[in-house]
Amino acid sequence: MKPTLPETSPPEKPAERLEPWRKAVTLNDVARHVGVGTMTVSRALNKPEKVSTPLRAKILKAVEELGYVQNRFASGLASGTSRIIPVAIPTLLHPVYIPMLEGIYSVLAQHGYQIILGTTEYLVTVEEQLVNAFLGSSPDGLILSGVDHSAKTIKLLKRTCLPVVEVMDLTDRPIVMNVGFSHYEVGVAVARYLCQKGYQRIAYAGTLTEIDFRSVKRIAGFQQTLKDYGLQYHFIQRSNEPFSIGLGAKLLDGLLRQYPNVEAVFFANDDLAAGALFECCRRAIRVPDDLAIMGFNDQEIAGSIVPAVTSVATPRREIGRVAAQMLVKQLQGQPPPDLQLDLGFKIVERQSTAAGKVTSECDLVQ
Amino acid sequence: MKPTLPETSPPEKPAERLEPWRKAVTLNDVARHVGVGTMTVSRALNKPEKVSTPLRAKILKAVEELGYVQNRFASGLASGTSRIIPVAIPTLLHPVYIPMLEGIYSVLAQHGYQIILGTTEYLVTVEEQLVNAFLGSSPDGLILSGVDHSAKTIKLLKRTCLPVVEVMDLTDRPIVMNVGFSHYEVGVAVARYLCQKGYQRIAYAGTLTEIDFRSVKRIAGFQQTLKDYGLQYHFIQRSNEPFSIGLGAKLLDGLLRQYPNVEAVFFANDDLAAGALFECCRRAIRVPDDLAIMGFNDQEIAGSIVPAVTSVATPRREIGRVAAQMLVKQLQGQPPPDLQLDLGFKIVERQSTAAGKVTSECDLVQ
DNA sequence: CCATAATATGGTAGCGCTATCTTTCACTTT
DNA sequence: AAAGTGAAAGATAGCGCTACCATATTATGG
Repeated sequence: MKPTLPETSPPEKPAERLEPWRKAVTLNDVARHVGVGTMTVSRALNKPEKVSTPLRAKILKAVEELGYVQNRFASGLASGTSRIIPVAIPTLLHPVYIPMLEGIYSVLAQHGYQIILGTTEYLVTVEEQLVNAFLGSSPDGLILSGVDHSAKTIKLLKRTCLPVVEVMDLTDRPIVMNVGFSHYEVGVAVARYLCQKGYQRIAYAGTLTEIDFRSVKRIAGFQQTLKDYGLQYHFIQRSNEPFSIGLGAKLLDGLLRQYPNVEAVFFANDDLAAGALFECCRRAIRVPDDLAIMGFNDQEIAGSIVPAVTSVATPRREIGRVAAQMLVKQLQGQPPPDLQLDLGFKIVERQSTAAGKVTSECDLVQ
Repeated sequence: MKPTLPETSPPEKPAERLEPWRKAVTLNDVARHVGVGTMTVSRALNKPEKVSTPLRAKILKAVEELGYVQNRFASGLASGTSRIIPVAIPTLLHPVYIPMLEGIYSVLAQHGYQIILGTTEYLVTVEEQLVNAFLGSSPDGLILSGVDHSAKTIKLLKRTCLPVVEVMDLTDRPIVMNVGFSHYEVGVAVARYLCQKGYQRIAYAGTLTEIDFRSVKRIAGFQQTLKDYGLQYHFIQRSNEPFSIGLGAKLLDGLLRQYPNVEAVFFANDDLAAGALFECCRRAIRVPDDLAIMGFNDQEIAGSIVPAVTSVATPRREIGRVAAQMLVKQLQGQPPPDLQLDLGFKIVERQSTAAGKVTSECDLVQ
C-alpha cells in the first residue's frame, strides 16, 4: 500500500468530454420551455409548496421531458449547502471498515446526502491532504475514522466550524462529535477475560501495531492489565503486512517460534484468528486445549469456523448509522443532546477459549 | 381557489453550520492579501508555469497562511470540469465489490479525482435514481457495476456524452467503455470442469438468483452446459437472503433435503461455499469424497479453509484499476485503443473437488 | 533605438443556481 | 368600494471561480 493520495496539483490536461459534447439542460431551458421564470422552476423543485399545483405539474413534466438534472455545483455555490458528506476511512483493504461505511451510507443516502469516499492508509499526513481535498467540495459535514489527527488537520477543521464526527474510537477532546468505543478498554477487558480464564502465558498478535492508533490503544490496555494481574511477560507479535487470513498463520508461526509455551493469543482481528486456527488445524495444535485463540470485531467468520472463535463484538455498522444520524440531526438544526456516544463492545465467548470455567454467552462491558 | 398541496418529498430544513460559521477563505482574500489579481492566484495554483517563480512562492505562502482551500464547486462551475467520478456498486454488504472499489480508488485518487459512492441494491430502478443524482455533480465520468440498466438510465447517460465505464460484466452494446469478464462463460467453464471431473449430479446454490443479472448469466451458462453434457436435472438452490457464511449452511441444508444424492455443488461465492463446508464438517460429510464443493471469486477464505475450496478467480481489483485507468486516459484526451476489455477468469483447483483425476493448479479460460 | 514578439499580470463576464426583494392579483375586510 | 392581505410568480444580484481578452512589461532583432 502506498500512501499516494489526492495530490494537490496534478496538472492534467483539461478534461475532455466525448465528441458531441452536448451542453446539459439547465434550469433556464426548463423555464423557457414552460414559459415561466427560472425561480419558479427552482421553487417547484426545491420548495414544492411554494408553487401552485397545476404549474408544478407542468414544470415537473417538462423536467422529465427535457431530462433536466439539477446542477449541484451551481446549487451549492448559490445556496451554500452542498449535501455532500465526505467520509474518510483508514483503508478499503480491511473488511472491518466496510460495515461502518455501509451504516453511514444507508442513513445519509436516505436523507439525500452524497458521500465522497477517501482513505487515509492509517497515516495522519495522508488524512491531512484528504481533509484538505474534502473541504474543497464545501461539504455540509465530515466523518473521519479515528480521533488522532495532525495539528493542522484539527486547526483546519475547527476553523471551518463544520459538523465533524469522529468515529470508531473515543477521545476526550472531540473536534465536534464522536461515536465509537474505547479500544483501551477492549484491551483491558480481553486481558482480564483471559486472566480470569486462568491463562498465564498470554500474547497479542496483530499488524500495523505501531501506526494504527486504535491497535496501539488496545495493546496498551492489554499490557497494562496483564501487568496489573502480575503477569510480567506480555508478548506482542507484530507485522506490517496488510491484514489477511493467510497472515494469521504467519503470525502464529512467528509467535510459537519466539514464545513456544504460549497459552492464549489475542489476535487483532478475526481474519487473523481464523488463519491461525487453520494453521493450528494443519499442525494438529488443539484449540482451545493446547492454545486458546481470541479474535476481535466478531466478524462472521468467527462464529462460523470450527471451532468457533471467541471474539469482541464491535458495533461497527451501528457506529456508522449513529454517526450519520447525529450529523443529519445537526444539519437539520437539532443538535443531538450528546456530542459523544460510547457504543461499547461485548466479549462473545465461543469454543476457542472455552476450556476454562465460565461459559456465559456474552459479557457486557462498559 | 388553491387546493391543498400534495407534498412530493419532505424537504429538510436548510443545512445550518455550527454557530460561529466563518466564511471560507476565498481566492479573492488570498489575492488581496498578496496584492495581486485573483486570476494570478488562480493560475499560481492551477497552471504554475504561467506565473513567475517568486510571485508564485509568495502566493503559495499566503495560501498556506490563510488556509485557503479551492472551492471545487465554483471551480467546477466555471471550468466545466469537476474531477469527480461517481461509482455505483450493487451493495456494500457483499465483500466482492470492495476490491473493485479499492482498485478504482487507488487509481483515481492518484490522479486527483474524487469518488462519490452509491449502491444500487441490485435494482435498476435504484440505479436510475442514483445515476440521476450522480449527474447532478457534473461528473467528469462514471463507473457503473454491471451492464444491465433501465432504458431511461441508458438514454440519460448517452445524452450526456460522458465517459462511462461499465464493469464486472461484458456486453455487446457498451454505453461507452466496458471492463469485466463473461459470467455466462464462468457458468460454462464450471459446469464443464465438474462434468469432466466425472460428477453427474450437479447443483448450483446462490442468493439473489433472480435479480442479480450476473448470477442469472452464470446460471444460464451452467445449465446450458450441463444440458449439453446430457445431464437433464440441473438443480438450482435459491435464496433471497443477503450473502453470508451462515447462509452457506442453510443453502446446503435445503439442497440436501431436496436433492439428497447431489455430488457436486457450485456456490455463488466463496463465503457460501465456506459456510457449506463448515456445515459438512458438522454433519461429517466428507469433502470432496461425499460431496464436491466449488466456490466463486477466489476470495481469501477459499484458499485458507481446510480443505481448501476450488474456486473461480476473478480479477476484481484489476477490473477496478483498469476501468479507472481507461477513464483517466479518456479524460486526458487519449482514448484507449479498446473500449472493451475482457479480463477473463481462472478456475483454481483445490482439494474440495480434487477427488477426480486432473490436479493442475490453474485452468486458464478465455 | 524602435518595431515586434513573447511573457506576465489584470479585468471582466459569466458558469447555473438560489436568496431576496418586488410585483401582480385574487380575495377579504370594513 | 377603497384599502388591506397574502399567495404566486418574476427580476435581480451574486456564490467563487476560470476562460478569455486586454494590458503592461520585458526580451529580441534589425
